[in-house]
Amino acid sequence: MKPAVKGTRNPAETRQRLLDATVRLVLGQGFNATTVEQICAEATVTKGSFFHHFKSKEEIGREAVGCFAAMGTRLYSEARSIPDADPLEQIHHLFDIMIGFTQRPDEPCVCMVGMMSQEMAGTNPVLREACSGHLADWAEMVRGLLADAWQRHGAGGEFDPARVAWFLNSLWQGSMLIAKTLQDPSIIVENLRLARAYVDSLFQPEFRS
Amino acid sequence: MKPAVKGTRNPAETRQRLLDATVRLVLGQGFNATTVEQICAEATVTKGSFFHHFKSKEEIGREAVGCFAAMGTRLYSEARSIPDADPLEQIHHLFDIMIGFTQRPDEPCVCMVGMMSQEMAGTNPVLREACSGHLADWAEMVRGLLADAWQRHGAGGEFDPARVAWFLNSLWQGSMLIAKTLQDPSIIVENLRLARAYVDSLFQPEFRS
DNA sequence: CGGACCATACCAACCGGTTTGTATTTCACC
DNA sequence: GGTGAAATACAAACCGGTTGGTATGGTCCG
Repeated sequence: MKPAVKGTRNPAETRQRLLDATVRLVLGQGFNATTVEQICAEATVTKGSFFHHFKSKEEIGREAVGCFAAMGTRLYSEARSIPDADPLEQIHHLFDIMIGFTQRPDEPCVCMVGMMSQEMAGTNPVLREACSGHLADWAEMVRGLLADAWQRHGAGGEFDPARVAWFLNSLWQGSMLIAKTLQDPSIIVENLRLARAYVDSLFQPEFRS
Repeated sequence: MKPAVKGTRNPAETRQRLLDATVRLVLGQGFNATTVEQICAEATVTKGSFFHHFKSKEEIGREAVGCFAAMGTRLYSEARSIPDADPLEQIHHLFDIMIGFTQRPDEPCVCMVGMMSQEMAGTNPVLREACSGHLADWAEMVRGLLADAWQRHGAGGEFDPARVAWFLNSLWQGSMLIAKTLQDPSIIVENLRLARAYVDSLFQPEFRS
């Protein structure tokens, strides 16, 4: 396999350029509103090449949302990266990561999985199932964190880690949706603060000063 | 104004049929995927008539989402309809109403405002602002409920009614999104139960049995 | 009869996808 | 190690179908 430095004829990189372009465009204008030709222009690739790498728009949509989801999963696992840390502290770290994601400069805080779900879930079973799987992956990671923390601090208040994970996941998706619509990302940060306090309260039994 | 029973020549009803058809179709497949011809077919109206009543697809979209939002507002105000009731009880009533909305038979629990926001907020300022206004209206109603309840039960824990209102609004939108994607409405009900317990906790100071 | 209402035919632009053709790698085989 | 053919990667023109929107003419009612 050659070093493949030349600009021309680098299939893997061309493919990735198409995927990146798709993610970028869909985040900005949704899936239906994004045309194959726009993707090609953004990736500086012709339509012939596009359909050489992907057999349909649906296929690149499925793979692109997979790329985005993998990026999200990397963020989630970063929260677990602190070796042997208190799981509750890892949860706090996760909230910090999410706030950081919200406050990236020049990058709107939007989720491709949420956008594609909202747009395609009703009509395209393939894309719906892909999104469903990614959401489940994320919820599972949060559930794991909560379950570990619950095992460590077996707080008085009983709660179901899975349900709380879906609760937080829903809140996160809804926050991004509303922040985008109001064009005010501060709502996400406020919601995350409230959510953090809520999670903390789950681990604090009734007794308190 | 005639009784307007005849099938032909009833402009107000024709107009409403178009709006209803638009709401129904957009709820099922989103705005971009809904064509003007589909709307006409669903309302048994020809395209000529359509463009007589609405000057563009965007316009009927804006008005249709307004219809949907008005329906939502009616649900919210139903929570306040109990005369002179404890505002905290009205909040509980609101949760019941939302659970009822979730469990309507044969009707998927989806929100046209959320769907249009997700799809159009990035590209269409007119529709974005319309959705933004409807979300703000809803949040304001919830804020009013919370503020009243806070005044009545001035619970120990301080909280900002507006922020909690947006928190609940975000959770609601995200719950519908995720339930649709997973094809499992029970997630909404679970989230509402957790949210209800959370709101209750806001009004219960630390002392407790 | 005049304007609001509705129906038909039509259009230019666009979209996802195909066809066809060309350039570049890859690699079996000598 | 060279070489030629097959496989791969890219390009451009094109196509059938669809879309939002229009032009125009008929119809109903005050």
